[in-house]
Order: sequence, then C-alpha cells, then structure tokens
Amino acid sequence: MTDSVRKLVQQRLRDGDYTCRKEFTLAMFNGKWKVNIIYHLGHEGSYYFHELQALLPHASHKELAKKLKELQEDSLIDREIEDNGPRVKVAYSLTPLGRSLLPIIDAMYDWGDQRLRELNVHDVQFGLGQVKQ
Amino acid sequence: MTDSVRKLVQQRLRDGDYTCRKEFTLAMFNGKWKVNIIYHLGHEGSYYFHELQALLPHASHKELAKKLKELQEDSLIDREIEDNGPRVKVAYSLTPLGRSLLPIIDAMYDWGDQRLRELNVHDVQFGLGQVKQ
DNA sequence: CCGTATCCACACCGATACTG
DNA sequence: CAGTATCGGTGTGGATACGG
Repeated sequence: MTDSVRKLVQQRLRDGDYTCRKEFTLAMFNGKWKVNIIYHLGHEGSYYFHELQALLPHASHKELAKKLKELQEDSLIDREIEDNGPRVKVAYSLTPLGRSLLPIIDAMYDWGDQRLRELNVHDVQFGLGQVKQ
Repeated sequence: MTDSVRKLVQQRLRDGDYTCRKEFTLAMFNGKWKVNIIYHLGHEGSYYFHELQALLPHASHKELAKKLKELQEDSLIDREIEDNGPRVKVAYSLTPLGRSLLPIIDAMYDWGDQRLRELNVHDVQFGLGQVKQ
C-alpha cells in the first residue's frame, strides 16, 4: 500500500480540513510492513533494527528504514541510539500513542483470523470470489 | 491507496500461507474511498451509485465503480439492480460480513477524532512532525 | 444510470550501492 | 549496524470516452 493516503491526509490537515478522521488513522498503519512493525513492538517489546529485519525477512533494508522513519514522524515509535562500541545499534519501541493503536490492530487480527477460519471451513476457494463477468 | 496489499494477501492465501491475518483485514478497506464507502453504507443504509458519487465528490466515476466491485468480490457489500424504467439504478448495501467490520472502522474514527483534537489543542503543527535531518 | 477501456502521470517499492 | 540515494519495474488512480 501506498503512502498516498498518508500524504493526502497530511495535505488536508494543512488545508484546515479535519473531516478525515478514519483516513487519518488508516494513514498511521497503511503502508507495507507498518502493521507488522507495530504489532511486534506492541506485543514483544523493543527491537533493534537488525532484529526487525530478521522478523520481516521479506522487507527490504531501505523500505524498513523508511517505514520506521514515518512511524517516528507520526509519534508512534521511539528511536534510541546505542553508541557503545564499534557498531551503532538503534532500538525501536512503541510510544504510548503507538500503544493506543494496539486495540485496533488486535481487532484486525481477530477479524482476519475468524474470517480465514470461516473460509477454510466452507472451502469457498478461500472466499476470494470473483464477480462473474 | 493501493490495492497491492489486497493482491499480495490473495496470492499468499493461494499459496497456502495464512499468516497474514492483519494484512487480510487491512486489505478489506485499504484503497482509496473504501473506508468511507463502508462507513456510509454501515451508518446510513443503502445507496444508489449516483448517491455514493454525491457523497464522495472527489472520487472519480471509474474508481468508485472499481472499489465497489472489489468490495463486492470480498463479500462486504451487496449489489442490487433495479431495472424498472428507462434508466437502470444499482443499489449497494453492506452484507452482514461488511457490517462486522464496522466496530473496527468506528474505532478508527474515534482514534482519529481524539488524536486530531489533541493535536489541535496542543497546536503542534497538527503533529505532523518532521524528523530532524 | 452504470460499467469498463484507454491513456497517462505519479507514487511505491525492490535491488543495489555508498556513507558514517 | 543503520540510513540514504539512485534507478527501474509496476501498480494505482485521474481524465476521458464509449458501450450496455
């Protein structure tokens, strides 16, 4: 997903248009990997950058760094630099604001879990029905 | 917003990978206008296509039709053709499954509402902080 | 009234490489 | 170890037009 929702919402807020509450929230975790980052940091505590890389092996180095930066800009995560040694490590953790998103993320997890179970049970080709042409 | 999350999730499910519950849910309402469509249909009942157009004046004719088709494919909305007269009208409404998403959408509304109030009160340039370069 | 096709601009994201 | 720049493929969404 794209980040266009996020940029559009930012523009609307700059224009004084606050009639985008749902989109504003969506923009917080819209974008590839963001939901997973928030979920991991929320349920398992803080992680170093390279640990997040290991948790999300399909995420490219560049995109992971970019998404973390955006989450930090949105005040959802904290970034702490540990400069003790030859190598610098950076630890990420959820802010209280980021933690306040967890009920929504968890609700999304539960909804998806239940829906996937239903589809599996009824064997409807996993429910990804195509409209008849 | 894009639909890449939706397509990616569909592919993962086809591959037998069900470890994407949160992304699966996100894919339901990710994509421009979808959250608003669900919200309107959920809180105000069914609408004709042209009524939705009026409710979402910035959505192009093409994209609105496309998103409605996707929502229908995902079994979130029903589509009913009323062919009484020279002009055909099409009514859209939420399915029970679509209605089951409302608690999440409403939670997103509430989160965004509260967050925007906080930012307004504290006047932090509406919180869209930029990371120092 | 509603759906879809075409064309086009642009944003995203991956691969790669360079920096500190 | 972590962040950023560049290049390129691809998907998304707007304008427009045509078909049912």
